[in-house]
Amino acid sequence: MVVANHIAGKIERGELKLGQRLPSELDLAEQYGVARMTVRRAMKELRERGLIRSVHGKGTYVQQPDPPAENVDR
Amino acid sequence: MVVANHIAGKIERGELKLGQRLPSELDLAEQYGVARMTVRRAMKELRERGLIRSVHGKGTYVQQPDPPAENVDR
Amino acid sequence: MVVANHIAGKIERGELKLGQRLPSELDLAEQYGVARMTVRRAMKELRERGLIRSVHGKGTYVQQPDPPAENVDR
Amino acid sequence: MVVANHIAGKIERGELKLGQRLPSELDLAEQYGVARMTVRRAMKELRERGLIRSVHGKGTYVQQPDPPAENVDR
DNA sequence: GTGGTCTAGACCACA
DNA sequence: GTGGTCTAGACCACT
Repeated sequence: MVVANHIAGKIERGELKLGQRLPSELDLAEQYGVARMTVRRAMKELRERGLIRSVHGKGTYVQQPDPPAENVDR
Repeated sequence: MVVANHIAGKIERGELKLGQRLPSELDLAEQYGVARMTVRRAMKELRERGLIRSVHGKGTYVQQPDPPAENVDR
Repeated sequence: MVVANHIAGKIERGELKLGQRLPSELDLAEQYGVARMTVRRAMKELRERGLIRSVHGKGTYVQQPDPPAENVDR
Repeated sequence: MVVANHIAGKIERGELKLGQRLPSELDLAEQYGVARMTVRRAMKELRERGLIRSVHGKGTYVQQPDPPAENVDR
């Protein structure tokens, strides 16, 4: 999960800001020198961690920097 | 094919009647919250199923409520 | 041909530069307060005068400022 | 439908043989100088004509050189 | 002002 | 790395 962690780090350090669009999966694959599938697996990981949000046909966006937030309702 | 099936359902349930004009593709796109191209793919599907008929420059109309049905005997 | 002439003027005065993209036909129609058809007729006029070039699915672009140029070959 | 017809011609003239794999949609888009979506529309057309068969994740293949033909006797 | 075609480029699913 | 689906938005053709 080197790709996922690398991107997660960027988000947590604020290098990628909330709402910002990530490079496309193809671009990321090239940048990291890995296959598209590997990038997609990393994206899935980050999506499940709640760090990014993918929008079909548009792109994937940074969603939250870190804290679970626990805004249950209130 | 959620859009196509949703509209097909309306036609089959008689909520959209024979000869009735559907909203424009642009309106449908807004209503369903999708891009116009997605609506057009759905329209193509329905056209091929024989449920609607599109007239260039005019609109698209309900053509049949149900399949051929072939209830010949019985 | 008020729309065509207005845009032609802009091109000739250099307010619209070579290679620049014009607003979409829809936007132009709104800006001039006319129907889309009127804009399209104006675009056709300008295309025939060699002032603009339309690219399907992309946009229409300024092509030449004015002179017929007569670059026959040489 | 220039792309569809061009490829259909190749198939019918036997330049593309039964079972042969076509270039990828991306390659065809480059070869014909059109967008991939345009190639896909052409492929859909050819699929419906029964000339090709697309396999998700693998490629698209020539299926028949000619229509059913019905050369039963003779 | 509608449907028709196209661009450019994203994410998705499969093998 | 291919085909599959989608976005957003342009010009085209018709009525």
